[in-house]
Amino acid sequence: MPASPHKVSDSAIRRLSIYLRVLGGLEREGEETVSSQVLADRAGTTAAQVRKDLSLFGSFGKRGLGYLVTTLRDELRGILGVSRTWRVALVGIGRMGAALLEYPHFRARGFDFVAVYDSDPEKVGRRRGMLTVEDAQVLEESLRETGIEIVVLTVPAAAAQEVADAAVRAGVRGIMNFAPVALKVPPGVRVNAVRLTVELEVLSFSLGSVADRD
Amino acid sequence: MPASPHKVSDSAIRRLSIYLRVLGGLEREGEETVSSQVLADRAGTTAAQVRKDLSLFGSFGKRGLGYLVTTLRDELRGILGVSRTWRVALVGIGRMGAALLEYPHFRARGFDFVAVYDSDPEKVGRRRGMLTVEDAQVLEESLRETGIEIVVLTVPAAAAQEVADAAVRAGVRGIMNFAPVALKVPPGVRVNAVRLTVELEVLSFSLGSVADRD
DNA sequence: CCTTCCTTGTGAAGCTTTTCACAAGGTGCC
DNA sequence: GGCACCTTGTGAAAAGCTTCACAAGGAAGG
Repeated sequence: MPASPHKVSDSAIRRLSIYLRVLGGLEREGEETVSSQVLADRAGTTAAQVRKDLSLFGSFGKRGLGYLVTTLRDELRGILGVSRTWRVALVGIGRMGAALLEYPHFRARGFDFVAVYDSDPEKVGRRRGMLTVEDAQVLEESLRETGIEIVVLTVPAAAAQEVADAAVRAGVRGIMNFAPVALKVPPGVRVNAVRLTVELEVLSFSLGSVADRD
Repeated sequence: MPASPHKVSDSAIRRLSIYLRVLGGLEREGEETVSSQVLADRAGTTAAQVRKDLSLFGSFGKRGLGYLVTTLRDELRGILGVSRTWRVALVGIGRMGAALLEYPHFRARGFDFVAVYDSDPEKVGRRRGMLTVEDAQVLEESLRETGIEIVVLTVPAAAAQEVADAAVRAGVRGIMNFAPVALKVPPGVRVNAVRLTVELEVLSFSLGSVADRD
C-alpha cells in the first residue's frame, strides 16, 4: 500500500483522472459499488489495468464486491490533488482563451480562473465574466501577489516562452500550454502541452494507412 | 526502408507531427539543413529518438550533414497524410466549437472546416464565418453527401455517442472528440479524445507530489 | 457453518518503447 | 587526394508499461 509511490507513469495518472470522471457519472446514476470491469468499460480500458492503476496507490476495493463509488471517488480526488480548489490564471484571451474561461468542466472539477491577462490594449480593462482583463505587463508581479500556481497559456507561439518565463519567475509551477511551441522551463515546473493540430494529424495518419483495427 | 511499417506507435506519430511543425519554423528562418540534435531540441525530445522515429519510414538524412529541411518536411507531410487537404465537419457550435472553427493552425495545416452542425434551432441557419450552421437532424445524410471523413465533436457529453453513431453511419472514419465521454465505435473508425480536464488534473497531481524534476 | 461464487490485488511474463553506442557514409578543408 | 570531423541509421540493451493468471479475501444463501 504505497502512500506516495516513487514514480508513477503519466499514462496511469491520466487514467486515474478518467476513472474519476466515470465515478462521478456512476454516482449520479445512483450506483453504490462498481467492479473494475465496469469501470474499465466506461473508461475505455481493461479491468486488469484499472486494478493495477489503483494498486499503485493503495487497496481501495472489497473482494467479491468491487469498489464503493463514493469512497473511491474521494480517494482519487485526494491522489490527484483536486480535493482542494486550484486558482488558475489565463494568459491570452483570444477565442480559445475565451472558450476555456467559460468551459464548465474546469470549475466543476476544482479549477477556478481567478485572473486573466492579455497584452492587447483593446482588451485590457474589459470585463470577462467575473474577471477584468489585466495587462500582461504586470503579469509577473500580479501572479506573485496572488500566489497562483497554475497558468493556462493561450497566447501566440512567438510570445509563449516569454510569458512562461515570467510565470515561472512569479512562482508558477504548472503550465497548460496551447501555443504550438515547446516551452523550456526549469526543473520543478511542469508543462502540459495541448497540441490540437497533432491530434488531427494523428487522425489523418490513421486514415491514410490501410484501415487499422479500432 | 519500410514503406508502410506494420505497426507504428501512436507516440511516434505524435512526434512526427511535432517535427513537421518545427520544420515549418526552420524553413521560415531560412535554414536549409537540420541535424537530429537541433530537431530534437526544438521538439522537446532526444536526437536518438528523432532518428529512430524517422527510420521507421525511411532514410531521409545525409550523414555528416543532417536533413534537408524542405525535403524532410515534404516527406513527413506524405507520411502523415497532410499533403492533401482534409474536409472536416464541426458538430456542436458552443464556445469551444466556435474557437476551433477559427483556429488558424487547422487551415494552415490542411484541415478545412466545410460544414457546421448544431441542434439548437436558435443557431441553425446562422452564418459562421464562411459557413451556415446546419441542423444536426440532417447530419447523417449531409455528411454522406459531402463525403466528409473527419468530424470534430464539441457537443455535450450526453449527445456525443448519438452523434458519433450517425457520423459513423455516414462513413466518417476519424473523430476528434472533445466531449468528456468514451465513445464506442466499430473497428476501422478512429477516435482521438481531447481531455482538457485530464490535462489539468495531471498538472494538479504533479504539483501535489513532492517536486519532481521537470 | 459451510459451500459456492465473485472480485480484488499482485508477482511474473510478455510486449513495447526508449536509450545506447558505434560502424558507416559524407563533407569540406588543406 | 587525403584527412579530420560530423552526423546518420540501426542492432542491441535497457527501461517501462500492460497483460496474464491465480491465490486470497469476502459476500450470500442455505
